[in-house]
Amino acid sequence: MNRLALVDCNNFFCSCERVFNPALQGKPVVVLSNNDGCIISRSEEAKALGIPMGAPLHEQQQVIRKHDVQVFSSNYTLYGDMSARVMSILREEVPAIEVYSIDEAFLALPLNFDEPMARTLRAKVLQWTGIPVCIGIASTKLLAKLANRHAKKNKLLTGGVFDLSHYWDPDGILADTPTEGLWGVGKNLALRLSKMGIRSALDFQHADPAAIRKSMGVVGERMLRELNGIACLELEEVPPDRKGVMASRSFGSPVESLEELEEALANHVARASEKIRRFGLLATGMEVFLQTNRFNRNEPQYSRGTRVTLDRPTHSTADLMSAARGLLHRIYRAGYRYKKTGIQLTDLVHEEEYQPSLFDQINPGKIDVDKIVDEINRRLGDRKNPVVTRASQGTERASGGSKGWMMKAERHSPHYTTDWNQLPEARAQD
DNA sequence: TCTGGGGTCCTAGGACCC
DNA sequence: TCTGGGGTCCTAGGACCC
Repeated sequence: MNRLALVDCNNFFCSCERVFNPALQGKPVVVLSNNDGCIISRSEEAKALGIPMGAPLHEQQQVIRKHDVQVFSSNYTLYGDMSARVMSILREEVPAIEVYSIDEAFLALPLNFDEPMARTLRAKVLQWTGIPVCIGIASTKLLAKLANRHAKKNKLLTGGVFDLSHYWDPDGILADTPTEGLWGVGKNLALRLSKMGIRSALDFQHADPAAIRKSMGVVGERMLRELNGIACLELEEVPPDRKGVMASRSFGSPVESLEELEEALANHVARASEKIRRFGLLATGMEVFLQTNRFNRNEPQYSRGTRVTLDRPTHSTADLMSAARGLLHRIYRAGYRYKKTGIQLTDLVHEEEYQPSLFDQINPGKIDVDKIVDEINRRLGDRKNPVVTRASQGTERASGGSKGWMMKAERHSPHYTTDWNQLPEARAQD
């Protein structure tokens, strides 16, 4: 039987901070998101204080002061470096590894790899890097995730290692796992499943494939098979090519003028284009978007993004900047207080694989901004009906390291619009 | 009261993940 | 007053064409 392991670092960002500051051992520690807005990593001590994943920092100030919680801004350079060290140790122990995220990896296991060997591996990672990990072993990725969850939830009992494929009562474990604890099932799908009477992983495992197919599509059917030990998700040793690169930021305080938005956007373009150059990629398309503060229900809400195809692939900051500015001008509406803006570079191609056209060979250099503006006008200016009419369902959005810590509040706002022809004044009246 | 059908492209949205 | 950023995949529906 094929066997896989999922190795997952515990409270990764907090653990990294501890490696470089041993005085933090035993103390509650949290690490913050990009703008120091939310708590995205918590040590066991911080969890025990009841600090939830993804909580806004300002909501936790009392607990933090009272219990002297150590608070850190995130340091992705440090975490990336620690991650590479952990991954290189894992890579030496098994024939194949898929680095799934900064703190997780799937391992293809040799036939003789047993639980004691997993414990040795765990100890080795801890000793060499200072990072504690949990290891789950099973026959498919989905089950390995589940085994890992069990190892982590019952750390005292399991010692952080759990082999589901050799456990005497796998059904018992599945019965104890709510559907929402499954990889790929969030709040919304869990609700849908519970309406079908499916509440545990065991229920799901025995569900009718046709019914699952109908309510969850191919994704659900794939999960069903994985739960039954039929591998549908391959180990991806080589990460697939990126589809797009995004750069976006929230403003500390809302921004109203086009000039200020332009300034922020220039920053994003610089970051995004630098990133694709580092990967040796060229962008063939781009999307610019802006949003008002989705948490503020009392103000008119406006959110719009639009996309353009460039007349030839490029990674030049200057070229991308002029196109981005064109798009921003197109979607900008005066009278709103903007909270976030960003850019996405899309349809990426490898630099060395790109064959410049004869025209480009004769006329190397800048892309034709006039042509881009033409393109924007063709897409947007001449559209007969740019008004978005489809009703939104107003569902909650699950996002972030822990499920459902952010709400898609803008959909609930009476002032929400994606219609870029409607003025805020007109909106405020209804 | 009737008022084609099928295909493609595109945008927006919805769901999930870390 | 403060409430992240970066991804993936799938699907619905309108525009447009033949």
